[in-house]
Amino acid sequence: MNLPPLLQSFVLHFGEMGSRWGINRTVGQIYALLYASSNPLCADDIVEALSISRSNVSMSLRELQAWNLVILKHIPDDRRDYFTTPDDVWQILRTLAEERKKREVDPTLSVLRELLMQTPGSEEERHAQARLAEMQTLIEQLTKWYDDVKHLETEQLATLLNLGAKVTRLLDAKDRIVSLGRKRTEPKTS
Amino acid sequence: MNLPPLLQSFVLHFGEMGSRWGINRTVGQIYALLYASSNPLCADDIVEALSISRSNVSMSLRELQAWNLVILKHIPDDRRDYFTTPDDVWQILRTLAEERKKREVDPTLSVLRELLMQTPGSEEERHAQARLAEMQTLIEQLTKWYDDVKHLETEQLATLLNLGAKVTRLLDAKDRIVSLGRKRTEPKTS
DNA sequence: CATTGATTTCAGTAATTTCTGAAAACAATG
DNA sequence: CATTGTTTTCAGAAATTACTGAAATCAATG
Repeated sequence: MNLPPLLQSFVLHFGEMGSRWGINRTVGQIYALLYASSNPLCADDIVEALSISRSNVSMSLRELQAWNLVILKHIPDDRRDYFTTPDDVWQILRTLAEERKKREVDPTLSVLRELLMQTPGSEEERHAQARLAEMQTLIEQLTKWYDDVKHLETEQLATLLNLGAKVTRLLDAKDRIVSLGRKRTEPKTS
Repeated sequence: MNLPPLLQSFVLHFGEMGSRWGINRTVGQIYALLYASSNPLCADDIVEALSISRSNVSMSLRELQAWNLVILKHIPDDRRDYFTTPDDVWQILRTLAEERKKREVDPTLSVLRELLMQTPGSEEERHAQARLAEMQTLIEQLTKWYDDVKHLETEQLATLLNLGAKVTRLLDAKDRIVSLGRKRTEPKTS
């Protein structure tokens, strides 16, 4: 591997992190390299930069394409494929979220739905179903939120983030006012 | 493996999913089993239920404990350790988020910070740093939001989720009103 | 349609991760 | 402090995953 030290550290870190993220080392390294490079790279550039086999690069690029994480570019009078990542980090985040949901959440949700259709054959199964139902409800709430939020423009998304928990403080205030209004007729509930 | 069919399907699914989630099959299966069982299980119960070696169970339980995903219980007049998962799925979600952040985000953030302290030695490095800075900014925004939101009570969290993108629609309305107020003096910007 | 340059596939190998059984460590009890 | 029941450790075996090099495929060009 023959890269400027800073880039090398970054690439190596992404490689190590790869396993924790469910992608393999090479895929992580290639992604990091493409992300931080100022211009698109072709497969041979990557072979050289990371000292790995041509076929490994081919496989890993295919994997990255399956994740929609790289963009294919062409350079005039050059038949080779060149690759980059999107410029906009927010767009990258969106893609990542979408793909992880597809791979890591959706299959579970569909298994849960299927298992909850079945008629429990014992007390043990009845309890298990109740637990699965709790899990299903949670996941559905989360994905509903996600579906709602994913269409937002970057700027709005940033606003939402900055707002954070403040939103609920606002709602709390509203609730207090409402319950204050009720107090006259309905005394303390709990 | 000798479990009621429903439970078995669930356990097997979590096992398969495990690899995508960066945990291994056995750990996933044990977690699923504990999650869906109506009472705490001891190591030998798990050995029997999943037909795996005692030592594998020991290692995997240790892993789950490191993730704070299981609760240790004791049963009167029984020296063995029994395990369950927390009842509250929201609490489980919180733990999961916290642990994943610790393992998957924080290390990257600290590498980014370190690399951004360095003085770039070339144009290539300068560009790389600019990219890393973009990534850092994004991650910091996300973790800031997370730190803000993680303290919320379950009910408030649910409210926040249900609100979803509506929050920004509210803010948009406000913006429109504000810009309407400005229109008289400042004509179209773009 | 042969040539050249590029990419992909795939069988075999290497590396890594997971799992096991045997032994060690631990802890409660008489 | 020996006994019994329990958990942990760890070296090696098994399984899985990643990587390579050689051959096959593909696609543009004269």
